[in-house]
Amino acid sequence: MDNLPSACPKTPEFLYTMTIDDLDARLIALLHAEPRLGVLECSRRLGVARGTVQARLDRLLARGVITGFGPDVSPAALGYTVTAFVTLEIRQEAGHDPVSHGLARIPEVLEVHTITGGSDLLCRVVARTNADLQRVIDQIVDVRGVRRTSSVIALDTPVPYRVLPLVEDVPRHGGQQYVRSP
Amino acid sequence: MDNLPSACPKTPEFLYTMTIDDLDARLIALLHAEPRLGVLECSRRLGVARGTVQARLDRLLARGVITGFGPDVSPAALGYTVTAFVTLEIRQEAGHDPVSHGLARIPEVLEVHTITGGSDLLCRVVARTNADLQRVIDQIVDVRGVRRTSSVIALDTPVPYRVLPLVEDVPRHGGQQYVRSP
DNA sequence: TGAATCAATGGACAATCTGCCCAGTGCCTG
DNA sequence: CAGGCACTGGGCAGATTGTCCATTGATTCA
Repeated sequence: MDNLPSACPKTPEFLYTMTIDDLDARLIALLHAEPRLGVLECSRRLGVARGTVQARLDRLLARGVITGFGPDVSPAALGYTVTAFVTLEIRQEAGHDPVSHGLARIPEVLEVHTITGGSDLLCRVVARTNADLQRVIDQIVDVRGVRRTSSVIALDTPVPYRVLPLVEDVPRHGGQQYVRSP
Repeated sequence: MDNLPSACPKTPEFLYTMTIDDLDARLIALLHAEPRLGVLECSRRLGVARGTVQARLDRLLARGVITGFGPDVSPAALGYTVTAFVTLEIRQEAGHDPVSHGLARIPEVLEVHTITGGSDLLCRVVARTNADLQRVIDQIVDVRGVRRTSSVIALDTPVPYRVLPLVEDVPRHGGQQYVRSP
């Protein structure tokens, strides 16, 4: 538990809440690899009882560790092959909210964060081509409260979004090893 | 199909490849809302035959529009409540590859892009606290080939990652309306 | 025009899985 | 030492899956 914040209580209750088990991690990894697997098949692969898998899944869902089960859609497969990160400067008087709300109305805006540093908002957008990106950026600039934007285009994505390494890392640091009952 | 690149053939074959149908979109939206739904239940909700749903799903998977079915894990629920975007400047001599490879070995690095503009790489990282973020950034700096980094912290995420609006937008622009056979 | 192709329907089948129940067992805690 | 908890292993009815089939429109093409 070397990377747990020092403020953390480190009681069993806390570990229960904030970390996952070796078995949890293996379950997530398994579902990640073969997502349409049923509970029964999972239990076979993991070598535990079906009820255990069911309970673990329920708990992971209840705790919000697993928030859902896709489907994961690839914008690129829909023709949106250009990804860009656009940072926005906004007129602070109005506040972030109306701006985010306006951005949310643009389908090509996939994600919006408020950020520290020189700019106010960072968003991830996709477009069909570079020319199409211009159209999207124009829409962003048109959002009321946006003062100026600055974009960088993602040329390549050597590491696509992933959580698995994190998941597999947690049990080693904060969690317990799962030991099968006799 | 107003936002299709002008270079696109716009033949039926092209539309088949690069766009989706109204029914496809509704299917994705439905699965998105209730991911553990079975094929049969989907067919009931959408008012089509089971085989149709099955075929559509197979096709969406084969075409890569749907790349998988989660599980979606929330780093925050695992205690990784801090998200940051780190831009890297690298020593160009070595190239991007060794650096991305090194970054990929850090579990807290969730995503890496090569980008245009003043920097070379943009990555999304998570950490347990701001202090823990320092630890992660230190690991990043230690990657061979990294010259310097610059980070912004995501304070809030008014629009979390989403694809649904895009999916629902495609049929209106590039696709056909699905018309149920008698 | 006629043949071929393709997507969708609606129905059927056995095999499987799900949700739910139960009793028993080991472990930890108060 | 009792109680709570997680896990096991089993059993049950009902639903779902994967996989067939023949049929019907719509579209393509020679």
